[in-house]
Amino acid sequence: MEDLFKRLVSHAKEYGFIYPSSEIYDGLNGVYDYGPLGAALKNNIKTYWWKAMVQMHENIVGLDSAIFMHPKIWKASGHVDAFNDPLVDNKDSKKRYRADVLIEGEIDKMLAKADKEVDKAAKRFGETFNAQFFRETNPRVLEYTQRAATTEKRLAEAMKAGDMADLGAMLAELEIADPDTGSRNWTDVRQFNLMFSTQMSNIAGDDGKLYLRPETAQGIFVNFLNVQKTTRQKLPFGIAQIGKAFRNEIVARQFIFRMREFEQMEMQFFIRPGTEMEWYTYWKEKRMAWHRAVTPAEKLRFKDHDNLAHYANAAVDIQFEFPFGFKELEGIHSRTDFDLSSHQELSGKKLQYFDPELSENYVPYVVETSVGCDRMFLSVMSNALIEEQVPGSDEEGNTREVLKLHPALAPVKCAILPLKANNDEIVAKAKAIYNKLRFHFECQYDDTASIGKLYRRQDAVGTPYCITVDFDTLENDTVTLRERDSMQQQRVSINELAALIGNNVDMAHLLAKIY
RNA sequence: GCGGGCAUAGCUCAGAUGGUAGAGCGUCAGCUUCCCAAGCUGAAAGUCGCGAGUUCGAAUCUCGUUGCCCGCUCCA
Repeated sequence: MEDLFKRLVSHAKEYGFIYPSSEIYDGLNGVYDYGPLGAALKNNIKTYWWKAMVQMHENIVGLDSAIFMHPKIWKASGHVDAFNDPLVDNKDSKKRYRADVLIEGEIDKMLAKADKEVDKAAKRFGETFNAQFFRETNPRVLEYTQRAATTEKRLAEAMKAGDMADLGAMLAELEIADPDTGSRNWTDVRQFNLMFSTQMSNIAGDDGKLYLRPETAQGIFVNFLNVQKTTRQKLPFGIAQIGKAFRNEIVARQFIFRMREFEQMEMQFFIRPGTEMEWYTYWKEKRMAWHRAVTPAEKLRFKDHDNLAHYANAAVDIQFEFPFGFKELEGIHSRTDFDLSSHQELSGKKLQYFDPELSENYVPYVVETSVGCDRMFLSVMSNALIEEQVPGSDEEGNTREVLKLHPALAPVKCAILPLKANNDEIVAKAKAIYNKLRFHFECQYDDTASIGKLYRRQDAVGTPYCITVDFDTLENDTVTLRERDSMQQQRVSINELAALIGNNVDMAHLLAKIY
């Protein structure tokens, strides 16, 4: 398993699918570049998704919103508050905590001590006890409550100012220990924010602060009314978008599986409230069918979320069995009206739909499907890379590396190869065929090695078809057409090539499996 | 972020005890070859991740740093 992963990473680099970013400067942690073949494969994946979602649904339309958005959007979406954590590690237990949570816990302890004093006094004084008076006058209780109040105030100020040093100082002064082990050996408190920020204009200060979007979804939500009105869509309808998103993950790991810069393929489906489970089920099935059209069913599974995010009332992942285990590939969420309502509130603009059937206005509910494009790329690659005994050969050790990509996703559809590179007529004929076929799909011409080696090269990058031009071609205008996986050949007339290959590499077959 | 491991040619890796680098595959040029790698001749390619230090001398020893892998943690 691990071995496959290692092979995949080096294969991806060796054949120009994926390179480590900034490699000549020692790399950049968790960032990768797509090489020529990688870019082609990724584009094909995006096309497959776009066609399945937009082209195949008359009620789904596309969008390409900007990465920069008004900072209030991330306030409304909950990202500013939910992902702005002061983190601290305990050096002994190796456990990580939120510093504010630890301090709040300490405040609770102080208040609990005060309550205990009050309880003790109540028992002592019996029915004549005036609890409020006791709280206001008893020195011990006052000490506890005042300390709690001071701490709370200081915590609030430090959090507001983002003063990590003071949070650290508080941990020390209050002698707060690791709840698990009692150790007080803390690292510095560090602010962790999921979102990258940058500056718009050359004016410094908070006013120009912008975030790089941590999800593409919000670009869809804030354009909901624009799109609905300009496309005359009626509910239910969807908006699809492919684009980069950025998350400052604590650790970026596992090759392109978790990157800080990544690409999402998202669709938000707007529906009448109360119909969300129906659509949630619909999209669950549709999205799984999309995956199964290119990936064996046994490598895919659903995984329900145990903990729902702040915006969702149902959520499921489609997981793929990566070389390092079953991991999330796509998420399907019932997002309720959380986002639209939140934007409506913060922007003061109505984000409602008039339902002619019900004769009423409402904020639509949303079901989201969101695939990681890079994860899809990784799943497709790890599923395709195979080292096998050459079919039809029983010679020991005669193996080949072959990328069994679906023909519709393969970066190169067809290679045109002359059987003999030193025969001018054959070479000229092969080049003529190449020049003809390149109008129809991605082709490569190669005559720099023996025919067997040329086949292997194409196998390694997943080219589904190889055309070989031989002496018979010069006589009767036919060539051999070799299929990658079976390595079987058939004699085909040159005139038929474009249609025959084109038909097999077309996305129509894939789409037909889903719809 | 912590702990462990690793870093030598495009890829996979050799290079006890310090004496300034090799192989296989791949690539390129030519020969050969009428359908599936490993035939012949030749060639290019590495400041041994980077930076300090020890030493007459460091791929090799020490420290630091960066990147990758694994575990923990984290993961709208």
